[in-house]
Amino acid sequence: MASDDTGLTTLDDLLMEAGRRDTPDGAVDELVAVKLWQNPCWFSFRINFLALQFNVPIYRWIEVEFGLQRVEFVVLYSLSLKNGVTASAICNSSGFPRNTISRAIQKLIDKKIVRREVDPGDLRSFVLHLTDEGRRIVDEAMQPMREREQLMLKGLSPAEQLMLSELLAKVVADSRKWPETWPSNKKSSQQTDTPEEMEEV
Amino acid sequence: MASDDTGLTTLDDLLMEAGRRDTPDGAVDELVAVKLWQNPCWFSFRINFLALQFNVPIYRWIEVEFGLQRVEFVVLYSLSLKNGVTASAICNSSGFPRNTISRAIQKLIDKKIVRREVDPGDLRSFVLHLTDEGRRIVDEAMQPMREREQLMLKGLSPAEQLMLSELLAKVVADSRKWPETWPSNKKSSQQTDTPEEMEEV
DNA sequence: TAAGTCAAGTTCCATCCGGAACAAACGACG
DNA sequence: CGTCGTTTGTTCCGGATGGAACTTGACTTA
Repeated sequence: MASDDTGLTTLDDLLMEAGRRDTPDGAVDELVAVKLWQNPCWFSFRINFLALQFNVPIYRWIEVEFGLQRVEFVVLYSLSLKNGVTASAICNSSGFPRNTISRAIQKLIDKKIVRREVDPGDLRSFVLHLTDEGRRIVDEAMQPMREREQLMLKGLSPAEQLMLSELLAKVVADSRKWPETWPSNKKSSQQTDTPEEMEEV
Repeated sequence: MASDDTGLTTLDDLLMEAGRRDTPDGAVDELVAVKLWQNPCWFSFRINFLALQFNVPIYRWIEVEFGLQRVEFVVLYSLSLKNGVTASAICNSSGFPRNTISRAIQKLIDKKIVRREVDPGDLRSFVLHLTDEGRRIVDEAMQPMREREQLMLKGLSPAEQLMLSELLAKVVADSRKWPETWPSNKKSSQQTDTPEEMEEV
């Protein structure tokens, strides 16, 4: 199965079905199994699935425990890793749109979890800092987050975890090369037959 | 740096900083670099970052090209991999809540992209099928999706891609063991000092 | 220094989202 | 059979979300 009609197994098939043999039947939900091993977009499925398996329980807990929603905590967490960054830097590293981040920062300021100062070098932007309360929250949230990660990675040996970490880091480090719009190199005039590209002459 | 005060490098430090050496300075945004290499939750950051790098451009394009939003396309894509599944199966494999999936299915039916039949074996649930139009859309969307994936993985050799695929599959296949609420084993009565646990009686 | 362009943040508003309550059907059990 | 607990899918509704327009400041050029 999953070979082309030459009888040979292609690289794509190998990639898609990787790890299937080692997994006993019934170990995962049926549709999950299909999305895992018969899915041309194996990478995006696996990445998205794992992201959700982390995010959903963790952010639900953070909401209950600290009354912060996801975006707010992302801002907080970013600041805990690097103090004094600006809103736009947080946007670029998190993928949330500007206005969403802006609102989250407002709420965090109201709650006295972050502090904001005008950037002396650029009067448009603000430099953000954690308050003591903000630091306390991040510290308290860290352990459950780490535990969830470690639980998710428990099925891998330390050597495998190291390999996974390296491979993921390598992919992330390559991200500057990826265009932000897609498809990029399409002869797009062919597809978009609605000719509305007259943005002010 | 990033060793504990014994001077030894711990496994956690190794995991966190994996791949740092091979990456030239300035290859990534500054805050991204911190989140990559000085982040105790390295796994969730990398996973989430990569998921967004795939999702944002792809779903923006799908929205423009086919007028479908993300959840709708997730339903569509699930059906293209396995015909005749139910709404709840899609929920379980995608992580979206029931009502969100339900609405998406309604819209897809209105647009004549999926078809719905009562499951003869269970009168509560419905069996879903793609229409020809639905099949056409998925077929047309597949190539750009695959291209985006391949672009993202271009920095890895085929052998590395295979390794990554296997490791991710192994982690996903382990997901049944992870509790859906978190933290699970906490003596939670200690933390939640607000004693509002009197849900009826 | 004036005009033009670009970048940082904010605000508006139509839309989307998901928790909670709900109706209906299944299944188990006495 | 009736009854209770569970599962499937839908509806309601308050709050969240993100695209687009806007304000203000910085940078470029003449």
